[in-house]
Amino acid sequence: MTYALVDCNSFYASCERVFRPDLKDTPIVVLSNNDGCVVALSKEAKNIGIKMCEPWFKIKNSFANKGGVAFSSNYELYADISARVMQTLEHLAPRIEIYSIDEAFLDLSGVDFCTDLDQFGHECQEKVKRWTGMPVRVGIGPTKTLAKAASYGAKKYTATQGVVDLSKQERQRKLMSIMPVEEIWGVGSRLKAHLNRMGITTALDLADTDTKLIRRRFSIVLERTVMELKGYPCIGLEEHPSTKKEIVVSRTFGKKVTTLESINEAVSDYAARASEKLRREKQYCKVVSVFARTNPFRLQDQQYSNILSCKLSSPTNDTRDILHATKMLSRRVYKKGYNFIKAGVMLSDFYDKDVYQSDFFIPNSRRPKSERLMKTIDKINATGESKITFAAQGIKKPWSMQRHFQSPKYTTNWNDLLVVK
DNA sequence: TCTGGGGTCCTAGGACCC
DNA sequence: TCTGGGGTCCTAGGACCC
Repeated sequence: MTYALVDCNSFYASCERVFRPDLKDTPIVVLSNNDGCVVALSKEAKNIGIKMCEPWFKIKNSFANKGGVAFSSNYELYADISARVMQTLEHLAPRIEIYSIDEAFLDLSGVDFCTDLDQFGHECQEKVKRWTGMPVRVGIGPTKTLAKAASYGAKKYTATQGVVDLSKQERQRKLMSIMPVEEIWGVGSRLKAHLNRMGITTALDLADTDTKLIRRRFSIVLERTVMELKGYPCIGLEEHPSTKKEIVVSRTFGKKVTTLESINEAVSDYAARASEKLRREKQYCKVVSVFARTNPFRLQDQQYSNILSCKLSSPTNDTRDILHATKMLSRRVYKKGYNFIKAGVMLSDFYDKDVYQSDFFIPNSRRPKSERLMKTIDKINATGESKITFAAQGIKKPWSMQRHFQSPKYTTNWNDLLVVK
């Protein structure tokens, strides 16, 4: 097998730059919802010492002084540019797996016979840049885990110019010997600590560990990772995304919330969004959950966190049914006297249309009407902002998040179209 | 003053069944 | 005095990913 991982460089920050070429050498950060913390940063921002996940309020003054520019997240823009990048990649390989908003695996079987892989990587970079404006790096290897490692090398060492080919074993070993074990795909902080205690600190140490020992001490997941590092593919390409198993909509509030009314309103709003997502997946859910919690960073506050679920009598994707459930749950999750900072709705236990045991006591005749109503609402709302909402979702939404530095939706809203003078 | 959001998979243990 | 064995399903919690 030969896989390539194509990974966008500082994806969100680069998206902002596509429409702002004037920011070519400027440090850029993109902030999480509520302008809470840094979720993406350009190379220039990294160079002036900004770190991923840093709270915005701690750095905003010094960042501005150094000439940096911050953006609130603009997911409409990022999703659209992502789709363009993925479409471009589909021209380059027969099979691709869209792994995340900014990454895709390419199956290079066949391609590797006729082209020099390093050259292929550079052509790939050039094409994506020309067609979408997005800078990418390319990591190539015989397994997905090694392709990921190659991508790490391409990011870390500028001499590679963003392309690393790990087809040859000696190149794999050379890179792994200088690669910390926690940089491996599938090794997080907990596993790092455990492995370090066993004297395994580099990727190469892990690659040379006996798989049976790993299976015994850890799980089949890490065993697969080790096999992949040794060059045996265990993780295949998944071209067709499997249907979701759960849908979560949750947000940190723009300011603290104390009343049941506000919690109810926010939870209803999330429930309506979650129902929309569920219908987009063409699924019906049977389990609805609601959670809420206080702010763990406010040490002076009494802390509280709770999640409650309920099972519906038959699967649904009708917003009204889901609102009914979440309303009941949020009343029980809410507790007086606490400062809430976040709440959320989770939908799970999904069924396909018509593939479920219907409830004997509830007539199915309601179904067609419900389908038509939801379809109509979705159709109207699809044109942009939510034009039809349920009263429970609230009007003013004082609890909703803050986004002070959002860029225009250049590609998804006519009013935001870029004007060239 | 101010710290994100949305997912997946695996495992262990308990409930329950025959 | 003596108290089985094997299986499935569900759930909570832990780990990881971007």
